Amino acid sequence: MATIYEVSELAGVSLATVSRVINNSDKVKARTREKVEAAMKTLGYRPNRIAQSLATKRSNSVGVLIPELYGPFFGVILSNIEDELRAAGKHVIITAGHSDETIEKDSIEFLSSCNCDALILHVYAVSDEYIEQLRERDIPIVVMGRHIPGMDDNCISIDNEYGAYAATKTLIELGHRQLATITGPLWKIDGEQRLAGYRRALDESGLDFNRNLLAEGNYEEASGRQGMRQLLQQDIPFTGLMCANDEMAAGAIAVAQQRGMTIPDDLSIIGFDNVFFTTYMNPALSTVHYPIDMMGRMAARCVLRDVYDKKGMEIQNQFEPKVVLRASTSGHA
Amino acid sequence: MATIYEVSELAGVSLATVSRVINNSDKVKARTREKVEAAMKTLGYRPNRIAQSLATKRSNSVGVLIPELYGPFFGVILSNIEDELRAAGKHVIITAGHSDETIEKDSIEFLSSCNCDALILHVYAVSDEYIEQLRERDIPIVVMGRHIPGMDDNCISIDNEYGAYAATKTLIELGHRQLATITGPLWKIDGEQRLAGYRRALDESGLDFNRNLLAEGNYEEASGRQGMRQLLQQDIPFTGLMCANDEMAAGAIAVAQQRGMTIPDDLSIIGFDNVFFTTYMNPALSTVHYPIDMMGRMAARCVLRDVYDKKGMEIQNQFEPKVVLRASTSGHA
DNA sequence: GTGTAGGATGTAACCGCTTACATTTCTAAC
DNA sequence: GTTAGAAATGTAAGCGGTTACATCCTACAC
Repeated sequence: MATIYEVSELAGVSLATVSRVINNSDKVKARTREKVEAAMKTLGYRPNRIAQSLATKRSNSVGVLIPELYGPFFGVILSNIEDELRAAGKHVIITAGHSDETIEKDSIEFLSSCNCDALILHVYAVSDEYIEQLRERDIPIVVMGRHIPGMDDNCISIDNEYGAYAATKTLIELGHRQLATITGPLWKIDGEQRLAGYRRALDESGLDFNRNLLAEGNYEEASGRQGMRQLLQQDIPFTGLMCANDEMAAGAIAVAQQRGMTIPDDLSIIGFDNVFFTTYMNPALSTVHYPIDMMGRMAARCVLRDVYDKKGMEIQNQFEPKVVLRASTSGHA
Repeated sequence: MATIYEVSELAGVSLATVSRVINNSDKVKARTREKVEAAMKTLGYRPNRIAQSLATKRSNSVGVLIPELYGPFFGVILSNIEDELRAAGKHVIITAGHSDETIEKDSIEFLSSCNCDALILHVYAVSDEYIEQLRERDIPIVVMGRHIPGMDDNCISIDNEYGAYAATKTLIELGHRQLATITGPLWKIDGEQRLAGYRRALDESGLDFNRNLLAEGNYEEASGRQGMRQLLQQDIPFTGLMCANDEMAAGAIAVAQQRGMTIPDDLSIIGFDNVFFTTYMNPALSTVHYPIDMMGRMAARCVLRDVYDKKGMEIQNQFEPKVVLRASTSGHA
């Protein structure tokens, strides 16, 4: 790769001048600029971002840390963040945290050692305090999927508790009185919150919460299958099932159908997240819409606003989930 | 962030010595090393990767360019590449090419201006020649999903033609004589190849290829719906449908079911890729297994082998797709 | 005690760019 | 034709590391 030095020689100007046309900053006489541009062209010159970054302490790239790179949920976040940022000429560096404290911390260190101008974090294992410390350190942070008190403007979050509440309430309003749930991992904040919403709806309707009609899953389909088997084994009848995400709902439905149950006639099931494949299912899955695409965009806009001084962007920090009724739920006498 | 300079001062040694302990290269006396490590610790020092990269012309990160960041297919690639690379202490920089020539080229330039040690490319719009030029330039490249003559060791590809051939053949062997297809975008190499396989199977069995029983899609679910409607409109009966990917198959099934058809009794449908949600579908989708996870791993291993001198890794460049029969296909008298 | 080889450490140049400041060139008013 | 002031360009010092080479120790053989 040609360097700025070679360009300056070929064009017969100084390094500084070349740098000026690269950044089209300051004034450069039109004729000079042409000479330089010609030289850049014939040399196939491209500025070295690493060197630029070292000199400016800016990298024009933002680090994104999400739990996993695959799956219907995080891919959408990623994609929307990238879209929004690329439109502004910024780039993303992506790493996976695997919901593991060590890996999450490592990833954060990695990203910040890459001179990222900002970090967008969707983390589970790391504590609020750790994140706050990070902020004090120096580097702008946006947190997704979690609300940290005092960082209101830099959190993009959703009311998980309410979503689960609304989903459960919906089942109850459909006439279901015997409800079960397959939760997310209860050590994860959203897993816990979704369970809390479920319980609140039960309470509110004077329904008992039965610990035996709860199965803890891990958000993966297999754990939905597993959870469903466990629930069925209890021999306690239930006609409504609230799953803490759509994958687990898919797993639960598969097991139910295997055992000859008809959804929703024998059992109404509602998921959470409203990921793309819910409409491919048969019956199509009722679920709770999680506007993950918009939330990704908003995270990106936060950094655009805070770090790159873009003005006048609409930013929404708090989102409200919404029940989407499809074919996996029905009324119960 | 503390710099190497501050560490050296605190430890009372020179920059070079600190650098040596960072890279634990050369000999450093145990006592000196301890002093330096202590200093690093109290300063919370972390080497600046940008500076390292500039000095060494190595970044320990590899650039990955894929068409999209979302979806069941590319997420899996990404995830596996990252896994394999992270285990070796390397990192990935990810960008999306959106199957657009300009964006793909831009992304490549971006990645190479990031001092990436190697590039893993899953591109559609850019020509073989362009990729070859890139290689000559300097930067090691691994190409996914496409075979470029002369780059055999650096391509990870699959026999799309054969996969489609086998899928179609399967339908024929099940007794279907009237077949339709929803193809991928025919300007994309895999779209074209999958169609070719479909046609070969037809030919081989003495079946006519009817242009009216072909709908061109774009790999998205909506285009599967659209394609299905189009096929149905022709008023030409068909009992077997081969879709060039699973999303489109999902769309086709949805439309078929909407119109009161029963799958597979009225119509056998086979997809392609075997992405995760195919088993969530009802009926579960028959499809062609595309070992995308392994292919991602292999791409990563190629760079580990070529760039980071890792020895003794098993690498497979060519993959064979395999038909997976599930419930969306059945025999026909 | 001296010489010497090899190990440990230090010095300084360099990676490719930016930028504060110095210098030169141009413009225009007198 | 001067000259002040602005505009254009050049100079050189970083940014935070690495590394070739120089220097300084230390231990050991004699």
